[in-house]
Amino acid sequence: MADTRELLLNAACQLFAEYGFGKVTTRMIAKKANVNLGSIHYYFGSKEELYFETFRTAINADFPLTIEKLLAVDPNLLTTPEGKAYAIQRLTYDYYNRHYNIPDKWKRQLIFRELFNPSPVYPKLVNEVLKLESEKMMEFYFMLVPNASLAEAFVWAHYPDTQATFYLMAESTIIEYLSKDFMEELNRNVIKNTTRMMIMSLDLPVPELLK
Amino acid sequence: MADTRELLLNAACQLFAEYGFGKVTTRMIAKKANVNLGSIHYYFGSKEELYFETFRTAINADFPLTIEKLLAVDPNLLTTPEGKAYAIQRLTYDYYNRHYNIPDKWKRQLIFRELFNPSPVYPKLVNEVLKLESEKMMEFYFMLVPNASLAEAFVWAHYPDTQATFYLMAESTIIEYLSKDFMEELNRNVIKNTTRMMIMSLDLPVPELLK
DNA sequence: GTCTATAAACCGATAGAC
DNA sequence: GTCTATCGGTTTATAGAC
Repeated sequence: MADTRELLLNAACQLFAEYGFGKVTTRMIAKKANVNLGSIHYYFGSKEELYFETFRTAINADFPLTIEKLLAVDPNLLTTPEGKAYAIQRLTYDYYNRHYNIPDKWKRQLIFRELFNPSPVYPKLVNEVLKLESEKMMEFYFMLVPNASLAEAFVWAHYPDTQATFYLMAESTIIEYLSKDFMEELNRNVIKNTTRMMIMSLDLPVPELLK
Repeated sequence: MADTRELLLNAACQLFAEYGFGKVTTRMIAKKANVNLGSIHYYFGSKEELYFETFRTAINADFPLTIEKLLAVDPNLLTTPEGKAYAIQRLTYDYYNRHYNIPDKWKRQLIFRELFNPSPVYPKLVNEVLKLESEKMMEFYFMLVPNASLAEAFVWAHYPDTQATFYLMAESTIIEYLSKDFMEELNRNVIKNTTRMMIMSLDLPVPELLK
């Protein structure tokens, strides 16, 4: 088969995202991909290099929407309370649509797993992805609240992350102990609620659709 | 030594909370406890049974403050907006003081790790701890918003968990990439911010101390 | 109860036939 | 490129001396 490499990579992405690096064995990957165990080392050299490769795939997703892009379209966006609220809504929904509620959600699961259980890929992940996203969102907060403290900006900027982490990682549990339908209802609620709280905490007007 | 068992259990609690079941070896535990490797099987039978035992320790912590206890002291607490806000503040601060910011924080780390990476102890944990805490907090929400949806109550009730999870699990990273002082400032901010958002989302008056 | 030595299982990695 | 068989290492668990 020509795409053995691809089969292995797909299997690895799913397994690493679901169980983490330590709990996944090369034999599990080979079995799920329906290819021979030796192929892992033939194509990737080692289990660790295969893990690096799954990370490259997850990381190379498009960078989230930034406030700069919104300001390029409408430079006066942040001059009114309604505009500020709208900007928060756009950025937060983009974040969730990109990472949380789509077939690509394994990418964020992989990243969160790594955040909580660092492996050798960790510094790369922090420096090339997490730091940039974090700084962008904090910059935005400082546009809205110029004389805020760093800790205040950090907490606000990571608010979508805290919610997404919890519900992404606990998803299988919630589905098992409650139901899949309830999980989907939860997802819609989380996105709306997160956005509303981020807007309310700045004393900005909450758009009708978020009430 | 008479308390070999205790030494092993303490070492295991810390290690399992920090690295998770899979990454901790019996040799690490024995070394940290300064006892012989064989003692683990002498006292606990197996690595898995020792893990179960650490969970029993973590779970048997006092149950969080409930709204019933607050109402027992002041039955009229929820009749005014200020009283409602005060109740939220008390329950949230109790949650954080109990699980997040004290020497016992390994207990919650252990529980969150299990939530994200279920092992055979999982059903016991869910049924004996998480479900009860969750239901208690949701009941409280329904007292405040009688005709709310289940998903709405769930999201609100788990709001402190989402924040605590993220910052507990990412703590070592934040300390490494930023600083320990900043982490402590973050902790104070998270508690205050969480409480304020929970109050604001119900359109209740925010106490002066939380502004 | 404590310790050493070792069994039994599993893992990642590799050699070599095809 | 694919496959089998196996190496070398680590793990949990145990047997048996003290």
